[in-house]
Amino acid sequence: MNTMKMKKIEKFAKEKWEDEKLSAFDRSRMDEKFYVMDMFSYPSGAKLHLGHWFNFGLVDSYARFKKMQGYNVFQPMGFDAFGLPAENYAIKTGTHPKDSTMKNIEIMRGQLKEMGGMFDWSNEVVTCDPEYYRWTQWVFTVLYKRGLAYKKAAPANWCPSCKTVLAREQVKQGKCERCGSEVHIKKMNQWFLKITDYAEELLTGLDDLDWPEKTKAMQRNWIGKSEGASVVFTNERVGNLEIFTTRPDTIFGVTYIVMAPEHDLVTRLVTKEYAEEVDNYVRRTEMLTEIERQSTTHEKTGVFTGSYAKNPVTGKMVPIWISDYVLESYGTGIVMAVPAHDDRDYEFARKYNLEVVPVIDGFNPDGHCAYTGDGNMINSDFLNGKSVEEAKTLIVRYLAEHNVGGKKVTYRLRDWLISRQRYWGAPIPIVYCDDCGEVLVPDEQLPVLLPYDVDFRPDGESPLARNEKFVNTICPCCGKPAKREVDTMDTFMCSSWYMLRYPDARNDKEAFDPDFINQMLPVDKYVGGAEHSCMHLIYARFVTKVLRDAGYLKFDEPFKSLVHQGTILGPDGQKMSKSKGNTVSPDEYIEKYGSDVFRTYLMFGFNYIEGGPWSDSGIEAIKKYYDRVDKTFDTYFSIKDFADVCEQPEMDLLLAVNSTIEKVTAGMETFQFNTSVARMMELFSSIRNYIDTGRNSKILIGVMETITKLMAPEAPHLAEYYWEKLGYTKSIFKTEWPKVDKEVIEHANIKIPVQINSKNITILTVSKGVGKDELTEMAMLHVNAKLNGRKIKKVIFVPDRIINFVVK
RNA sequence: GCCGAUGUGGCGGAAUUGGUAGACGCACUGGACUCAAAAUCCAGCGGGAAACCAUGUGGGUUCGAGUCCCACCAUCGGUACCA
Repeated sequence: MNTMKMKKIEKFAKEKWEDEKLSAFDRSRMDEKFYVMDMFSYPSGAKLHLGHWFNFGLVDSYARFKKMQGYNVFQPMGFDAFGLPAENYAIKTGTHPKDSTMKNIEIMRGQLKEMGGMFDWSNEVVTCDPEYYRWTQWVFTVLYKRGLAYKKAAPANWCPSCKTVLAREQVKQGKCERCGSEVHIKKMNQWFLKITDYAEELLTGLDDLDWPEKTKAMQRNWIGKSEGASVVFTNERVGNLEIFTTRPDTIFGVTYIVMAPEHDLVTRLVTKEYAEEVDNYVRRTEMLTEIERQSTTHEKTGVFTGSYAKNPVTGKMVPIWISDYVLESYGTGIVMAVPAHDDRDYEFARKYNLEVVPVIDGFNPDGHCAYTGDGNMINSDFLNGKSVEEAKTLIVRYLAEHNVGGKKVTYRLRDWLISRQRYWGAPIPIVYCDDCGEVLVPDEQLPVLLPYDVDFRPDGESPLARNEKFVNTICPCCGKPAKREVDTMDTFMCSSWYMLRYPDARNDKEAFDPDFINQMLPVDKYVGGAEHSCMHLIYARFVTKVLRDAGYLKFDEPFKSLVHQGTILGPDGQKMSKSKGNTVSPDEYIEKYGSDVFRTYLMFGFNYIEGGPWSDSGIEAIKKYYDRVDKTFDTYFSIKDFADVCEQPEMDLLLAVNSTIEKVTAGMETFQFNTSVARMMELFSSIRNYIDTGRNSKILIGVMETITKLMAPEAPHLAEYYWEKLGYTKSIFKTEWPKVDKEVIEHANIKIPVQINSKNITILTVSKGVGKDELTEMAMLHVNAKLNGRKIKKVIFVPDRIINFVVK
């Protein structure tokens, strides 16, 4: 098929879909709703790349398949339009982030239409549109009102030369990627969302989700629940020093405690004698990124503070150290060290010559390592002789009774830092008033508009702080002059609730109509990259749960079923990136082969879940395949008379058709698109062979209709064209997906291998469902010839699969 | 280091979930058509002369293992010294 014909067909099909409003969701058929959603794209590059195609194109095929199965499909599309790259691009080139973003969206929107996606554009979402971020701000207000938004000082990566906060992505080996200066940790007052309040539910909620097990495991690790105890040590100068431990049983073996260097109490604990050393160490730690501190190759270092803490159980005084291997953000930022029974503590104790006291039998003083196994307690007063488990229970009870600690659960999950000292994001709807303090902007005053005219070059503060018109406002509470919050929100905030906005995207009264949204969600199939396993997917779950508790939603989880598409790598097997120069643009392929050929190639050439390196060696074959399809249709259309016969060739053809329906359906359902395409190729080949033999039974008419439907998700434009040529006026996507004729399948002949001692001796062709006795009788003819006097000990028969004679 | 995933022909990848390993396709080889080439069509295509050997390596369970178990190796991803 030449390019001209192909383009004509694509145009024809797209017009037809437009006329028939194929992508429109029917609000009167809620029982059959099916919400298919792709992770929306970030319009940083000007054009759609291969990964977009792999995601959006193939999920569109899935959506079309679902539509043909009779579902009332809702497949929206949108753009995650705020974010750092647009701002960086602006700093570099002077192009305003809004201008470049809107331009990119315009182009990508056009390409998505070119793709032929059945996207409901009437519900498009663009997160940098005030009509959208107005409601992102509203989501913030809901969180705020529920006490889930708060401000606290938190460390940020700071480039002293660019005078700006850096994303971890912008820090390369401790240096700013733009200017190469050493990156420092700077504490800044920032907004947090209390996701940790939902840690337990975010964890248990995973159990019932139809998500890849791998993703669930990653989220479980991310949340990182650990059960243990808190123990309150005391220091005469600062009072209580609460620590968290998973090994309270080893309390009698504590020989020192360690604090995170950045811990607030450090300055108050350090004695004059050690002040300089501690100060140096703290400053050295500030130069390290969290990754460096946590690396195992990083040697354990620490400094004594000069102070001591009292063990609440033993009364013993132990030295207080600081070390960068303790993080302020986990637990309480203070650790009790038991070198005899913890590898890290042992290493540290050996290095600094600290005391080692074994409290579980099994520790070898000459072993040069900690003993972390089970055993009975020793050197532990009232715990002596107890097992580790018993000791844990007893000591937790003791701590609670004496009011110096008790059972405690800690999560690795940290509260969500949403403040960004950047321009290109949704402003945080807060006003600071001298009289009223921190005031939430009332709903009716939303959106807090992001001004266009802003100097977004970095110079030490949030760009919005330099826009007087923006900053100076009136307190919503008392009407006096006040100042606006100048930080903007993390873009993950925009994407944490977009699944709720999509179905009701043009609603200008509220973020969404709860009655409607409670029917539309959860999303039935969510598809996107595995890189979002932790952040985005947890944030969206969190926001959903908060909105549920606030009374807006009646469901617990936003995404019922999740699929991750694999990554298409560059031809060199490396991740595609502009810097590596291994990117592949889909455009030239679309131009040359058309969107259907390209789509089918992506379906056929890769395992969808795994992805793989790009190679175009097979794309020509897909073009040839559709050329053969086209010829087959031509031949079919040229047939004048159909005979009324149904003999063996017709039976064979019907069997091929029905088994293809079965397999293509299964493949589409499970995102195994490659096998669906393979089965289609086989069926077309069968049809061609049938027609070539000169037979033209009336059965062929139905066969051609069926195969056209089956090919519709894979090659939507072509299928629509053939469907019309077959004499139908209504879109093929409004017809029913073919059903398997079970009669045909059930009476098919199958091949069953006959084995002796698990080695094939022959293959029998029998009718499906053949019984053991009958098959044994047939097989014996072949088996007897090979027995050579051996005796049959056992016959293994798996229906429709195998018969195996175990002989001796 | 830890956690997770993956490992099948020259290549992309199949394998009904423990039952004929290599579907489908690429590349390649041979043939038909052609003055010739391209295109198209047909046939072959893991290794081996064969017995047999083959799913990263070595063991194990089983009548039977790509699939399950144990150990190891390699690659990729995530990443926490989690107290």
